[in-house]
Amino acid sequence: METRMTNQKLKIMEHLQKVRTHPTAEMVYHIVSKDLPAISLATVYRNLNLLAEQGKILRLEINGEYHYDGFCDSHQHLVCTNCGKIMDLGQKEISNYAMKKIKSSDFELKSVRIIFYGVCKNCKEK
Amino acid sequence: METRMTNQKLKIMEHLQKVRTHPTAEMVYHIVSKDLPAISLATVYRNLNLLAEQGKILRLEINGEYHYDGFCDSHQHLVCTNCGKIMDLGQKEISNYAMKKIKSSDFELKSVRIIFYGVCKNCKEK
DNA sequence: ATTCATGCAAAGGGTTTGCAGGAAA
DNA sequence: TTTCCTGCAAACCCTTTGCATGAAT
Repeated sequence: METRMTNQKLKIMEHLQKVRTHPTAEMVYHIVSKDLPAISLATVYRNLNLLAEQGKILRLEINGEYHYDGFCDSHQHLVCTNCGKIMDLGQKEISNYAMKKIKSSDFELKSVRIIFYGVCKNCKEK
Repeated sequence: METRMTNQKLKIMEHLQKVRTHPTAEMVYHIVSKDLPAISLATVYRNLNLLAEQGKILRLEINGEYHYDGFCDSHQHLVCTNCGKIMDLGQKEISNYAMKKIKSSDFELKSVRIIFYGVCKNCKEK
């Protein structure tokens, strides 16, 4: 299930591995366009989906759109319900605990997604 | 933040409290239409959003669309990556553990959402 | 009587897809 | 050379919105 390497895919991958934000396809497109002015948004979408299927990046469903995350190690997300900001949380024990608890024979467990909702520091101060 | 009671809102609420599935707006519309043939999809959306804002139902983002859940007590979801089926999981300890672990002063924590991904029994057998 | 919710239809926004040309293997 | 990927534009789908009517308080 390996796919052909292209400049577009490479730049997209590199960008996601560089930042610790959780950009949408549009945001990735905007950034990668600086290096590859001719790239199209459709290509960005196709590559993001491809990479996600291959398990090389994560695709998160937050605030009604997809956000992509270049880091696949076990972590969680914090989402501000006021400004929409997404932050990382590195508490492996939480995910581990959850995964261990679910030992159902009826369900072949693959992964967990844990999202915390609340109000971020910035929004709280206002 | 109470809103006016209408027949439409009532039937939507009642339906969600009756089933343990996680219908989309479209599905709710389809069911509620049997009782209220004149109801519109827009009304269903408006009421579902209203109820979710008021904390009376949950709005889940799964498989690229919103699913609604009439049960707000602490629970988790299982999602089959093959057929898209959503199931409930009632392991309060998992959510409790997660919430307890996050005691950040920088973030005013409100809730957790925990989703397990994998392959359901039905899909596994094929 | 006033305010708010509804139905309808149209618009919106994010994501996917068909196709012909072009790049990777 | 063959296969796969790309760019472009159009299509898609879910969700939201504006407006005039009708229902709830």
